Amino acid sequence: MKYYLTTPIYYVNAAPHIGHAYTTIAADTIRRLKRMQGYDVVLTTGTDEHGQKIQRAAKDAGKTEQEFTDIISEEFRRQWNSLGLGIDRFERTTSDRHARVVQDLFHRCLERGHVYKGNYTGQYCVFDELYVNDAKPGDPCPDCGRPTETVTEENYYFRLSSFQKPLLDLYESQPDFVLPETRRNEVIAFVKQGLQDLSISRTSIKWGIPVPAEEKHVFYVWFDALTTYMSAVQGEGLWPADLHLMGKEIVRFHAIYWPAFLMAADLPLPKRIFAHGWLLFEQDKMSKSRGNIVRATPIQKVLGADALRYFLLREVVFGQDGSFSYDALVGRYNSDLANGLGNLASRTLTMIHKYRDGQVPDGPGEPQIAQAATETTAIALEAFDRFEFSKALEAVWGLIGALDKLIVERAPWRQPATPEDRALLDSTFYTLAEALRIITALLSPVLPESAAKIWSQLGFTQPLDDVRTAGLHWGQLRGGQMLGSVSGVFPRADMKASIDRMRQLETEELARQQALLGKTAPAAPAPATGGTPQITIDDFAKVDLRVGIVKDAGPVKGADKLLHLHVDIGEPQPRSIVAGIAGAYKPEELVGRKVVIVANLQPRKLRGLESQGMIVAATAEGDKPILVGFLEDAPIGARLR
RNA sequence: CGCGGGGUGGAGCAGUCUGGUAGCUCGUUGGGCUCAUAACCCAAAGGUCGUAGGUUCAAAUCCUACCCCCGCAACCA
Repeated sequence: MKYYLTTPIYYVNAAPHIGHAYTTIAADTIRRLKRMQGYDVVLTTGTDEHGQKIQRAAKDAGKTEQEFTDIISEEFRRQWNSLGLGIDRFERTTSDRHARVVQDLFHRCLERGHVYKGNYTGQYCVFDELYVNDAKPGDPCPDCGRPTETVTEENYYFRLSSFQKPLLDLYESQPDFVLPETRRNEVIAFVKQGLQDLSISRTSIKWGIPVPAEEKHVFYVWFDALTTYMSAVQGEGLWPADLHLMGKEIVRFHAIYWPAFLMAADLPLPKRIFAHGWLLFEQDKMSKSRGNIVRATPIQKVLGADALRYFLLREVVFGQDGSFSYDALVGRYNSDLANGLGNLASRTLTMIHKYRDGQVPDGPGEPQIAQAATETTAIALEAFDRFEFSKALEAVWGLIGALDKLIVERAPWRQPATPEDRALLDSTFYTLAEALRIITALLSPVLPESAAKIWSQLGFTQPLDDVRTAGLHWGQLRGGQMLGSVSGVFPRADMKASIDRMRQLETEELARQQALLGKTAPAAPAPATGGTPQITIDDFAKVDLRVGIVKDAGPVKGADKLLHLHVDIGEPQPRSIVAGIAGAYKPEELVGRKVVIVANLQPRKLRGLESQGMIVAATAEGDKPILVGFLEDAPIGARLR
């Protein structure tokens, strides 16, 4: 029986971080689980390498697109290797094979009448070479401020609109097509709103897969990217996929576009789409601009890859958002891995060495523990099957607790007074060893590296990877087995020292990745002073700063950050100014207040209101603006210099 | 009425779909033990389950209204 699963293919405009690792580690865990259940498993991941952003990033890095994507793609591949993830196929969207599969998919859609040629009209910034979404004719580019142009471009369109009914039928007839349920509901709600046809080609981009017989057209993102799941296993009889795993931000594409494309092409649909939540960094979303992205490598170097895997799968309910923090990571590591599993293994193995010369006594062991182990195995396997990793792990740790308790009750360190006492200890040791064997096997999908260590310390020579679920039944450990030598698997970590070390490595790793991307700018934002380029007095003179008084102020409809003010700066008419200060000031506090505005800034419409200037304010923590004011009275209209 | 997530002992969470003694981990306090990685075991303290109504024999759980927090989107010129 085959089981084919995928992670998303990652966009190479950024180097891999813990978010990418999260998805891929989860996929690797599922891969190992399915393998334990006897499936022939194939896991695909890869890199998405086309598009405008890559063209741009490559140019910024001073490289050709091919050189640039080669480097970043390799970085992803190396990352998964070093984390020990079992990647079976690594597909790049720039491969020839992939291009052929995409073109074939297009053909099939075209032949069946689901693709047509049309025109896309939008506001285009020539300088940035980007379409500006939702901009109206005449609006400036949000990035560079230059005026946008109305551009019409020939595009191929996919008739997504005609798939509303088939898609809704799909979600209806296969309730577990999209999981978890909350995502399914979102998808259904979205599709019910109606679907617009989708532009699937561009003539404004060059870096992409050419549309057959249409030299100037190149396929646009999703039509290209999603198809990787097929091209990676082209000709292997593995399609359709059993599982697409991804973060919740891209469910829409996987649950709507992708099945629609496949229906249009008359190809089999994937069996299931599962979206996990986001990893927040101590409450905040991780983002490049906040500079709070964490990478996997520093954690791996300090605590080991298994510690990261365990933390991600135990701490976060799979499917929901979860938060990452170094404190929680080291806390989990110490309490669960070092004190829990590691310590149990250590005391069990040491005692058998010490009191039985390293030889496991004969079974069958303690019935109540045997039963607990059987129940735990059932609960854990069932939870694993539903991707409820944290629940499965919690169950296993319940069994670990029961064993710690058994040790204290039996107190093997006391000299047995009678043969009965000695027999009881024999039974205790067998129980501990056998339970540890089962625990180790059960945990191996999550903790492959450390489980293998404990496995060999238990004296097994057969690889742990070969164990199947049938091997999890109680009583398969044979008495007389000689243990291997004992060594600690999870040494306790010093909270402060290990966090410091991880932070330091994080900085180094970030710098290394930045260099790969061709960016010299370090992670740390430039210091407040000296970070910006020097300007001349003439440059400064170009800025016309004026003192004004707020005549009136009020909210802006449909905007919660904006206030609409009229400010008198001594001109015949007060200036209409829209300012993003609603979070910090109430309109009534502003009326009559003296403020400083930039008077010669190009006017700009915000939420339909013209803003003829900008209020000067200090930006404090949390983005709260603080308006400039004067200690003495400053006359209206006075210029600042 | 833009979309979504959430409010449960000091901290982080589960439980809510399928009402019935409020549970887990960490932390705190006291005790035990020495095989083990200053670990492990036992016990205790600590919760108006956001607010107000309603349904019910019974509500963290179902219904209604409201309050607060956090993302996304839109607008911080």
